[in-house]
Amino acid sequence: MDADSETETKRKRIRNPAQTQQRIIDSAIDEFMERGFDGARIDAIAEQSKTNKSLIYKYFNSKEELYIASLAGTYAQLRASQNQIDMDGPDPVESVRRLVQSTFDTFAQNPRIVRMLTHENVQNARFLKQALTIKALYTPLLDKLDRVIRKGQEMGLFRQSIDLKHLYISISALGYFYFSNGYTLAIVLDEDLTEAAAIARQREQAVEMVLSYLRR
Amino acid sequence: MDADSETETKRKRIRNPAQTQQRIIDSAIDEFMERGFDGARIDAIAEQSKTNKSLIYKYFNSKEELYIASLAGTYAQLRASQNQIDMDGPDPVESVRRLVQSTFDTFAQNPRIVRMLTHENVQNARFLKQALTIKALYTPLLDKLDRVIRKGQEMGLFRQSIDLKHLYISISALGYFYFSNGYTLAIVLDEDLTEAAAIARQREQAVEMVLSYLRR
Amino acid sequence: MDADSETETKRKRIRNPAQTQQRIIDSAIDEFMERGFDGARIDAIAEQSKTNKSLIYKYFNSKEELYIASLAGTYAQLRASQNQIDMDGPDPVESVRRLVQSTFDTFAQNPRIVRMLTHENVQNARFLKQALTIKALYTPLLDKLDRVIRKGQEMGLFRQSIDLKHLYISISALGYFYFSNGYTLAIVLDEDLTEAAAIARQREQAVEMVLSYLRR
Amino acid sequence: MDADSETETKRKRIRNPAQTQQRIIDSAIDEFMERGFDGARIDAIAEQSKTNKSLIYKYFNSKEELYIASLAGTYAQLRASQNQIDMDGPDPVESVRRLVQSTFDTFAQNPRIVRMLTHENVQNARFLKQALTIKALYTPLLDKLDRVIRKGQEMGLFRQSIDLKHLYISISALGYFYFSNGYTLAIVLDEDLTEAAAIARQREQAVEMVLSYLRR
DNA sequence: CATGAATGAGATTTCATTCAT
DNA sequence: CATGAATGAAATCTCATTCAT
Repeated sequence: MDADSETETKRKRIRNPAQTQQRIIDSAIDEFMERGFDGARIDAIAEQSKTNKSLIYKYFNSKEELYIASLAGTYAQLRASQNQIDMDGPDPVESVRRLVQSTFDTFAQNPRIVRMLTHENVQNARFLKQALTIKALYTPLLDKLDRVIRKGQEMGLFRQSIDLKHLYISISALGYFYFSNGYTLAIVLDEDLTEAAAIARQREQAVEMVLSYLRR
Repeated sequence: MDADSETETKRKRIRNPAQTQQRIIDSAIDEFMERGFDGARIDAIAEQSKTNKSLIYKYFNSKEELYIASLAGTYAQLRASQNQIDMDGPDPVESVRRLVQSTFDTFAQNPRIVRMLTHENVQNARFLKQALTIKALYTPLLDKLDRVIRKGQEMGLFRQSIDLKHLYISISALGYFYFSNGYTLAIVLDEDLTEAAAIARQREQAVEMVLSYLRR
Repeated sequence: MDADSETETKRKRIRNPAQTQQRIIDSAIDEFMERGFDGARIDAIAEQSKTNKSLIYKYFNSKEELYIASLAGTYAQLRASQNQIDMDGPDPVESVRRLVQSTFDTFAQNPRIVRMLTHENVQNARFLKQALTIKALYTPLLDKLDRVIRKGQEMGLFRQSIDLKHLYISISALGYFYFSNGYTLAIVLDEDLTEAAAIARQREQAVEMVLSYLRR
Repeated sequence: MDADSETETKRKRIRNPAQTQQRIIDSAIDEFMERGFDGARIDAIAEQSKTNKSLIYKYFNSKEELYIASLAGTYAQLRASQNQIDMDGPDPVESVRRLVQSTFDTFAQNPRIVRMLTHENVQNARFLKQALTIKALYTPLLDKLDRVIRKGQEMGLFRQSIDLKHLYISISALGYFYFSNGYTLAIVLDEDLTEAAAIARQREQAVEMVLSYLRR
């Protein structure tokens, strides 16, 4: 890279508030995800985002608000990921398979989401409580699940008396836990769980578990 | 009050190092569980344990060592809980049912364990790595699981090709996640997940899911 | 809205440096009066004056210079107020009465002056020292006082051996203190000192006190 | 001073919480008096009191509470000073003379009091409002004044219709203002007001002014 | 054994001031 | 002429850790 283009790069990065704010948010998500609210350092966020503490405070007022903004950003990613799941095919079994796989993949591919949610839960949703507008997030998935289960039941493929919410929880659990607790699991099981093959195995098992449970 | 009786009053409350240390550990677990390593305050632990900071440092040298001791304490509880699981009955199906229920109950009844493990994982097992002696903990359960699955397979009750470690993960997931992520789940699902009935539903679903997966 | 009309809208509000500077000074006096030099915020002045910090710095260079300009503005108001006092009537008693009343009224009607002077004094005239040109301000009043006292003495109405400067101080004190220390006085005396009647009483007492002192 | 006594001095200063707190308060009064709440620096207080910031916060929680404690300390000095005034002699004129002198002397000898009160007033009693228990302070003086004026009136020495509270204000004004506004007065009058002779002149004038006002 | 006092390093937050357009 | 973005120095406040008794 020559001097000119470097200068230009800098010029582009500078004096663009929207972009600057985004850079801050991105760095903040990284830092909060990695260390949690208490462990995160504003200094580190300033440095990583190539800004400075004052600017962060100008835009976000406090560490807490910055955290909440980061959380919201994380949820936006989650929602985007879930909205892509297509379950309107003719075969309910196939649709559920896809749903379980997609849910699993979401957690597999977005460690930020897993970690931020974990931090939030382990702190008793200290901040989520304040930002309840985020609430409507998961539900699209729940609705999709509702439709496909009903369809499967009508077609005589799935068992009756399925508790939708608990099913939703279990589907999430089978993916989320694998990634959220990977460290202790790896130690206890003495196995590298980050290998593609291991991940694929867990994914397939989750699918089969859910489907064999549903099938009548 | 004269000097003597004052001394005696004091003597009653103190001068029992083992007990004092236990009080410190207990308070520390509470504090670390609630706020994580970074959020925990030595001051709070000193106050809750009715001791003082200097004493804590005398016994545990640093916040880090105190945390590790707390973690070990937590694991001791987990191990005790898991050792109670009796799976040596004649019926593999019944045994697996018990195993899943017991695992679930362990998490249901020991929020400290769930939270400490969560903290540890979300911090990349920062401290567990240092205390690898804790490692052997989970395995008894894994061995038990191994035996019962083999038996079920020999009896033609369970499917072939079961990945034991992943099965173990899934069984844990179905219980752990329900409690570790209760806060966000409750918000997203708009449902009180702490009610006994809801807990029982999740427990039963977990059992059925595992069993229907295993059955050939 | 097209580009032209937007430009015009803007043009209406801005592009008048003198007026803009005055707006800044006015806001600055308000802010400094209310919070003192250290407590005042450039941000607040920018906002209240509907300008921005850069502009303030362009016109005034530093917080300090802006403060000094504000102080000068305040003194201008004080001088204007004192210049109106007419004491050239034939009756010295009546003239003194007027002088005391006018001095009192100046403080009553210009809380900004009282507060700015107070701030300045409580800071050891930190800024006034740098702006000594303001010095000549008070003296007209002192000269007026000199003339009328002399006249009263010549007419045998006033006592001999009057220290002019101390008389001036006392006349000022009887008015100034009432307003400068109104808050603690109100608390200590448990009385609302801002009522018109209370102010009138203090004013009359001041007049009588000075006159009875002067009378031989 | 030899090495030994120095060591001893240090030892005395250390590990004595009450004394340490007093040292902090003393330094705080100095700093707040000199620079006001906003201008004062905790660092400076820590340094002057030979302690450190953490300790200050341990004892006083916040800059604000430290300020309030300092204010209370100042008022304690004021009260002590006023309580010494003896006005129960037989001659009301002499008693009033003493009262005016004592009031004047209090301000002359306690610049801390004058400055702290001034700071407080110029900030709209921002902190005094929170610490209203300090209220009862001035009143002893007011009661004393009440008694002696009544006596003078009964003896036919003083005029009727005296507003006690306003008289109290004026007496205070004649002393307080001289010291609170010394800086600007000195500049305007071009006179050194800190000389003993000047102070004495102002004091005598105050006495005479009050007495000539009171005399019928 | 036990305790309260003291400390220094570092965290969050604020604010006057400058830069770029 | 006017503006919003950006910055660095310094302020308040916190907290793990050590000292003295």
